[in-house]
Amino acid sequence: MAELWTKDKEIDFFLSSRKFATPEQLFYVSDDKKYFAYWPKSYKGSKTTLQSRNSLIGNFTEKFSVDLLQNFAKKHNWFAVQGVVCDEIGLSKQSSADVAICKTNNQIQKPENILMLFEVKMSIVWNWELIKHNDIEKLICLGDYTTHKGNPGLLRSDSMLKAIGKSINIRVSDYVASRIPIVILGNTPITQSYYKKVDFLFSAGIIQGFWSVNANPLDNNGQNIKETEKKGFIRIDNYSELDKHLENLITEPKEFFSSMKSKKDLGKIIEVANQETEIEMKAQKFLKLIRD
DNA sequence: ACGGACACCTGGAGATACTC
DNA sequence: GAGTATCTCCAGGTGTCCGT
Repeated sequence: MAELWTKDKEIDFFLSSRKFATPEQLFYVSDDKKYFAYWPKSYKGSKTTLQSRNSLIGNFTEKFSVDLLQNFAKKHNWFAVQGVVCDEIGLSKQSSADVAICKTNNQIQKPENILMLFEVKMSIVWNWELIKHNDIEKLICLGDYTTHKGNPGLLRSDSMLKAIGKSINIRVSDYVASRIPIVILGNTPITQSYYKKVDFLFSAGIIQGFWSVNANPLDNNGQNIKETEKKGFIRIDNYSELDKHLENLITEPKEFFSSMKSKKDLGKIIEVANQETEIEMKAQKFLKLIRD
């Protein structure tokens, strides 16, 4: 059974990355030669700026997300695929989908074989110190994200904006993308200033959810948001909860639509669409007219 | 204290230039 | 021509500064 994001995953990231990366590529080195994942809030010494870890953690969290979604995919005879390219819906080689659930196990995909898209925005959440003890390296957790200077994952406004921008880019690429759900996967809560926005994005159908797969982002039972009012953001606390939300996304095919029309024009469209006999044909006609 | 804007650097991919 | 070196562009996450 795949596991959600925990401290163990972060230990796993650092220890497995140590097989090919130096401590200096993974940690900040303090004045007194300690190795930190982030600068502790209390640290007053001179600081360096680490860049070499960025793409490593990006790749690790995307792989983690593939593993997390693979059970669900397999259950339906689908595949969780990393780095999916589909030019028709704005997923170029340069800006591929972090993870997608597809009918085939290929990175190059046709729109009709893509069932869901996931944008992964995850960070190292806790602070860690690397300690060498008799040639064995150990990681000591120094505290949660309130104790270090970093602002991980979806707590950063620009990370939120990047995720939103990428989703809009897909929505405006082609109508064939209209039926594909888009979910942002994170491992932190979001800030209060985005509560209303994620609910609006959710209600408007642009993004089908911001999901944090970190059940306990704060130590000592620290309070953090479980979900926003309309569930645009949800914290997922165990695998079955994740599975349930994934199933909900595919129970009935849905269509994204949007427009800017006068009430007069909209009324006419509804009137014409209503002349169809079957209920789904009415919808089909409505979508066609609104997109013309 | 916080959010937004911008800077930072690295590695990979693709394009272009150079060498034989 | 093929093979290799160099350049250009981009996204990854995180640090920092400024204005409120």
